[in-house]
Amino acid sequence: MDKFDRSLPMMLHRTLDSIIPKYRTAFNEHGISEQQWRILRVLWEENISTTSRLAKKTLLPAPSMVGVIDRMVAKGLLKRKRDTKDRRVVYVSLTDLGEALLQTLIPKIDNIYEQIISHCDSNSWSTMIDTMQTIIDMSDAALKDDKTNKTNKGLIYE
Amino acid sequence: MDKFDRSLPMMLHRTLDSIIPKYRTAFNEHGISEQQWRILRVLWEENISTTSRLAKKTLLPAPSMVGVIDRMVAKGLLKRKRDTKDRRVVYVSLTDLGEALLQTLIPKIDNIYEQIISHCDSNSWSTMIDTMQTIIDMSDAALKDDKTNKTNKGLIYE
DNA sequence: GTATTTTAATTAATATGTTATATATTTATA
DNA sequence: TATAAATATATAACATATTAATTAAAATAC
Repeated sequence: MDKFDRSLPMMLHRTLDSIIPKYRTAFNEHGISEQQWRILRVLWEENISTTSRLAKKTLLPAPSMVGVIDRMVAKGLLKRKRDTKDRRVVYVSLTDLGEALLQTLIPKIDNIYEQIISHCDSNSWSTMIDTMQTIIDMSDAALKDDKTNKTNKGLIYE
Repeated sequence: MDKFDRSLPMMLHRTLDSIIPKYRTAFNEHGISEQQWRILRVLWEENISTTSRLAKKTLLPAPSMVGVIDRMVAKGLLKRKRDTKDRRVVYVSLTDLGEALLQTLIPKIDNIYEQIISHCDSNSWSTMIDTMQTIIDMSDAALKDDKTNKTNKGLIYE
């Protein structure tokens, strides 16, 4: 296997490609997408949320969010409600149907996850997750650095 | 951070989201997408390839491949040629322009990669990559199992 | 208090992903 | 050899991603 195949971006994509189909089977049985599941999953813990907060928690881009929520509202899984004080904000929450679907899916998703994690050494798994977190933190720091100290880039690269 | 945030799928997405923008900046400067870069990158090592082989190596879905290659051909980066013996096969290779763009991008991409890897402990990095490979291998094996032994599913789950 | 800037949600245009299907060609089988 | 099965590519319909821009409302600066 060459350098490109073992590169971090390709390994991340390949790992996702290997596990997502397991989940997708369960999602498709209930007529939802991975993106729609993420919204249900966040609303399990948030109970009620806003469009922008859902975008952050699900890692879905805000412009995609609009259509995804539209389709879930059309299917009767979600409801939207605009804030009366701050008229910019839109709240999103589960309908009874959405709640029922969520409860049906949770054990199935948990099973799939247990199946995946059971094939890995516990310490290796932790190291993998922690190393990913290190990369994320490092990127966040670099981004914040770029924003606060704009002379930085100019001084170093130009 | 809750269970969902630390789950493997979300950590994989989050890690990708944290590193892809670094690459994307370089890609955008040269008017290409991440997908288009992957094709250039594979053709660096393959020299000439086919549509289906490119789909496998780049991890891009075959139906997406058609459009991506179309646009790269339109920009003069790639050329297509149908096999004379097996008329189903279409070969794809770099034009001079594509080759030039590839050579321009390689050092930039290498720099970004070095910058990412330099912030991680070498052993942790290896463990992360190896653990991902374990997950991939496990999924591949399960998939092969499903295909060869079709009674499997029926016996266990029904 | 009015102008400016920021924020939340959305729209628009184009590219890509997902799933099913179609087309052409080749290989395998009866 | 005629038929069926498999293969490589492409098309179609819809969902989502990406980037830029828009709209409305709220917060801030002057």
